[in-house]
Amino acid sequence: MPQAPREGPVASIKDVAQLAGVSVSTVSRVLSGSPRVDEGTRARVEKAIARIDYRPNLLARGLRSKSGNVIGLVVPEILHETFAAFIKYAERFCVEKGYDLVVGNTGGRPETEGAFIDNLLRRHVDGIIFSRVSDRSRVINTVEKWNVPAVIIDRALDRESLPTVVLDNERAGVIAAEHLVALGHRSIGVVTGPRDIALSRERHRGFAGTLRRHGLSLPASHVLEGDFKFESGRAAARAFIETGLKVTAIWCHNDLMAVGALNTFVRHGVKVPGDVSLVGMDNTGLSEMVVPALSSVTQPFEEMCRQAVELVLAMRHGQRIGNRRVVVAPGLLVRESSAARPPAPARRPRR
Amino acid sequence: MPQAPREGPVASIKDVAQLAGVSVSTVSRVLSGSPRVDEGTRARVEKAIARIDYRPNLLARGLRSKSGNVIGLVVPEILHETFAAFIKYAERFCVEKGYDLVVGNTGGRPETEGAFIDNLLRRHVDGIIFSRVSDRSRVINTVEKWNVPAVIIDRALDRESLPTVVLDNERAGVIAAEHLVALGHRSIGVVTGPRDIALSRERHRGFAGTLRRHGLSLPASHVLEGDFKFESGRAAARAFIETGLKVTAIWCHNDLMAVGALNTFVRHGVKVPGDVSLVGMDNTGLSEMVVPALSSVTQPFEEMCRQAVELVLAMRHGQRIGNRRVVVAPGLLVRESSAARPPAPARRPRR
DNA sequence: TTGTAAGCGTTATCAT
DNA sequence: ATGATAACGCTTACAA
Repeated sequence: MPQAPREGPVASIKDVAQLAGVSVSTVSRVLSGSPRVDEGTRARVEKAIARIDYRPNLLARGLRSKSGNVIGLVVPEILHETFAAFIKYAERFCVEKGYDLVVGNTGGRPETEGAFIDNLLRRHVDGIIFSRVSDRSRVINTVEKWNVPAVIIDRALDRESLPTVVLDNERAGVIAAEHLVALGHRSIGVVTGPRDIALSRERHRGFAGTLRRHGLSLPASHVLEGDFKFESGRAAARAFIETGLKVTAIWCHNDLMAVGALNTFVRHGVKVPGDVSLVGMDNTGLSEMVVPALSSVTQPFEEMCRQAVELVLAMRHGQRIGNRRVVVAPGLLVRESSAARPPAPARRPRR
Repeated sequence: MPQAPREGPVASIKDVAQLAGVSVSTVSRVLSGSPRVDEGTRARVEKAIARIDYRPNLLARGLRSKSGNVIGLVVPEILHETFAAFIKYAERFCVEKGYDLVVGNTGGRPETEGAFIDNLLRRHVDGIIFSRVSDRSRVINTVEKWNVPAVIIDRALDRESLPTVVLDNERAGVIAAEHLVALGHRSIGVVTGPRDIALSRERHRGFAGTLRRHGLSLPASHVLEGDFKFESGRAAARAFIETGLKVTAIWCHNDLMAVGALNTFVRHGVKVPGDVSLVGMDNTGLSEMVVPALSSVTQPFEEMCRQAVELVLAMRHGQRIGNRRVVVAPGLLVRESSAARPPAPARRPRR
């Protein structure tokens, strides 16, 4: 007659052993799929496991094997769509590999970051994925001192001592510039991310270089520095307008700033793309919500997370990764906000 | 002379004991702040702890005390801003209380949800916060069977057997309706969430009831069902337009759908708020990015998370909570998308 | 193929 | 006030 599932105390490996009439080591062997176990025994053990709904205790297992079965993810701000994307995809691949994901929101504060890493260390974290690090040396020191697998995603520094997964940011700049140039634009502006972030400089290098290669100049007054937030996009657009809107196209280093710029343009009656073409970056959900829908340089978030998780686990399993750089490719999604340059009435009369 | 920090093996309580010349029990007592320890000894132990940079192992501690020092958060989709907000604030309050946050993205799939909970159980999770339960009985059964503290946030059912933290959704409907009525609107529409989600029904009850109380009718053709996603907002606006746009104001059960509706209206030359006023719900970041900025019924995400974490920890510490319902209040943020009803030309000639 | 036993780092009980 | 020791649940030599 079927016995009601046990109440209260959770079943342990001992209970399984007892029920199956074997020793705990045999149960452990079955659990780990060891070949050195009789098929009959294995069946009995498995039945016992199912019978009492046994699940190995991860704390005990981790204590013994020095692996907490977790991966940590450090982000500066969960409410930015790009970081939310990192959480989403990192979680997916972690779970796929049998790990749980612990997330830490640092707000860019080094102390918060430090405390979070500390906690991870205490639970024998199997790997940490950093997306943007506030204080480089500090993180790297901690990570190296404790010898925990770690990778940097998205925001890499110029000369990194940790493995990184990054977009080919220079190429992103090239793509944006080529697109705008192909559309016939000759006076082009850009709203960059903070200059002290390497990827901003790389994107800009690709962008400016491409313009130059096409014989186009990029005066300092056409490159505005933003901070990746909505407001700075608005401010940049305002600045462009106040100086007489000398550009017919603008690339923003992320969608959020592009949407900010669009906002200001719409409010000032500047037509997009009629008067000025606008291209964003990241291809976040936002880009198809606004009118006109935003053209955007894409960043393969999912792929980046897959690589990051794989890298960190490879390190965990002893592979020497060094400071390998995994570079993923940007793309281009043309929507409505970028179009051919309106013909200059004087110099190019229609037909 | 200062000794270099130890390499490789992490310091354990034993190392501290040895260095301080005491037993492990004494160190443990110092750690737990027991009063039964000599001040001199305490000082020596603390010095030793600092000296070798010792941090208690959470796995060992958890194994012993049956508390993994983690809280689990289950969400259906990380890339929805409201759920990202839950993650952000839940993380904040967890960390504040000394717990780590493990997040699980279920995509609404019961199996994924089940597997995630299973994993949490195996690490002696201290509490689980569910936002939206895909398959009611299953979660509740698991949670009750293993007697793990759990609370439901946001998406609660009518008669819940678990404690819940919810918005006063009926009141949200009242607020939206009162706002629109006060603006002079008399023909009003609504885009609801899925009818099989309790909060949609509650919001609608408050909304419809308020309209009725003001002597306004709400014909079935004016209430459209959405699914909380952008596209359904677009579809709803299209439907309103196709039937002749008989309404002068619309409330959407979330910002995403409102932005979708706005998108369609803008594309069809329908002026917002000139021709139709639009009010969203949740007051997400989106609402101030669009033009016109979206008026929205607010939901205090941070407060809700604070309550959820507190509840779950109270349960963890033995308090009997039963199926208590913590209800938080919605508010109203008027921006640009809602304005006074344009005077009907025929019936109310200007001046 | 299977079992015995040690040990992972803590906490808690019981002595001293 | 402090120390020895068992126990938490698991893995893994080492024996049988």
